[in-house]
Amino acid sequence: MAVTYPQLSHGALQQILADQKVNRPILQIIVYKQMSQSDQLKYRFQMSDGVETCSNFVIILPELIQRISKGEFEKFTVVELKAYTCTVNPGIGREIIVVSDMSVVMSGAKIGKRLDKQESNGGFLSNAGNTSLNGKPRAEPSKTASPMAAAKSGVSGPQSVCPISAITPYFNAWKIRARVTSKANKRNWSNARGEGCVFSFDCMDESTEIRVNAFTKECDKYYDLIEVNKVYYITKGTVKTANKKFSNLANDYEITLNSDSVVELCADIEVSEMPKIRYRFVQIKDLESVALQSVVDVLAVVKNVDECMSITSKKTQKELKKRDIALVDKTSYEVRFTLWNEVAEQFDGQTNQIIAIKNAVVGEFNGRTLSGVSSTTYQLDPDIPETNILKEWFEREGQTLSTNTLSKSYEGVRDNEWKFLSQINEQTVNGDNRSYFNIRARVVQTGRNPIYKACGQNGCLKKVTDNNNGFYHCAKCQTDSTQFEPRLILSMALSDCTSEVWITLFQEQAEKILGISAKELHELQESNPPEFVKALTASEFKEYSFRIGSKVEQYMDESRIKSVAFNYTPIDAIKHAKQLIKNIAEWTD
DNA sequence: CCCCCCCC
Repeated sequence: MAVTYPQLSHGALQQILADQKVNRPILQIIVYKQMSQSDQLKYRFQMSDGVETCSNFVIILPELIQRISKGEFEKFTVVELKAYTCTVNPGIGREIIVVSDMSVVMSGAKIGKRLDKQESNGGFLSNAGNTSLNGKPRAEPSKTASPMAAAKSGVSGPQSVCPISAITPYFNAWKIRARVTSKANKRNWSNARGEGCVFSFDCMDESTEIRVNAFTKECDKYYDLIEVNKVYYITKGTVKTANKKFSNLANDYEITLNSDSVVELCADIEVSEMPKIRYRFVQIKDLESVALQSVVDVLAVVKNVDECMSITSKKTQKELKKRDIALVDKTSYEVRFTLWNEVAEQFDGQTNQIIAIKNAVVGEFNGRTLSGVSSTTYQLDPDIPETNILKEWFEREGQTLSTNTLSKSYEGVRDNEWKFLSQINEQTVNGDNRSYFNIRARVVQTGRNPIYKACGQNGCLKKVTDNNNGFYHCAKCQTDSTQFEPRLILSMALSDCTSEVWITLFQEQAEKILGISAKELHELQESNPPEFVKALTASEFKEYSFRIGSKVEQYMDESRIKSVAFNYTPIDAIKHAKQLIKNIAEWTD
């Protein structure tokens, strides 16, 4: 039986070399070879469009190089060029075509020969998308001129725009047009070499992505100009080998801006025309085996979103905000992802949403954890095919599967452990240690005097004493003021089928469970005592799930839990029941 | 030329 050969895009090479963009041309690989004059691995390909050949196709992208070494693009393979850029390399004075994405239409082994004009024009109907009705190649010059053509016509300056993937330390005359995908905060540094400030940003175009660093002078010059999502032309800079320890970008190089650099906002292109963020996902299960402090991308279901909490850094005594998020993916492995400060406060993801995280750092604390850093970005329900696949998996089976968590909390207690109240009473109380677990219980009693008067100055919040002369004294600030801030320390007795435990809720949690602000509650106490009692007891005899992350203390022969975060979200009833059954099994063993 | 990224 005769083989029906794929149809090549006749004439495409001529158009490409004339700077006319051809959409996804179909070409045949005639021969390729490794180029070894630099320390960067490159391949040069000779391609045919059935009419003529061109030997100036260059492959630099590591992903494609890996596929070459796997034998995907052997001699005579017909490929579709999905992304490429034609640029003039001043070094060799002729056009080179940098290929950043291509896929196989038919393998070289199956074709086994160079296709001539007739053979490659035979109405290859099984690939209808590439065949127009009159049998001519679908590929045609696109309506938008290429960046290069635009450059030549003076729209974006005198110099050609080249793909980021063409940037190497051996090619100085580059000009790129890239969209900024993340921007790190400005930071000061000082060491033996001197001192200064630095910031960096990550950007990308159709070909790949790259990190750009700006030190001291350039830091001050460009810090305000650079904004996430905007598109910039960048010309000149020092190209250095990227330290993979600090980024997960698909580039072996990074740019350091210098005094010759020119960075200009590109106003003549819609951001929507620029490529979206590309991820290189690692499965959660595999985080166990990646090096600590490495930078990874993860796609996962948001399984739980903790409250944003305030903590004090022991090192710097600085107050930090953090928020933990539990992530699970198709491996049924779970990992904790910690966001910091503004990002923690602003996180608005919901349980069961899909999250794509780029550039998270792998840490270790009783297992593996993920942490956000300044170049970390995330997208909720990202517009990529994997989102739906993961969502369907989670809805079909993922949500009912028990997970293996990589992030055990303190004392080796699983973050997602559920406890009966009697187990809390049995728990050994040990110093400063915090415990992490979940309980489900009914509020059976509310402490009747939850409001205290706090010093409202400079965020002090210490309890003030009433001088009984219209002034309140703060021992810490050494001041007397007519003003105070009402705040809450709310005690509640919780009950489940095994025991009863007292819990203390501070300000935010107390406001949340009562559904009223401390200030409003105080006003009610002053103006309408019956309504005050009603508001105070609003949560009595209702059932809640509490996520405990606190000390458990002994108090008058009872256990008392202090400072908890708690969930309003319905708990996972199946998981809860399973855990309780497990607990019972352990007891009866 | 930075490379810290925090807490239990």
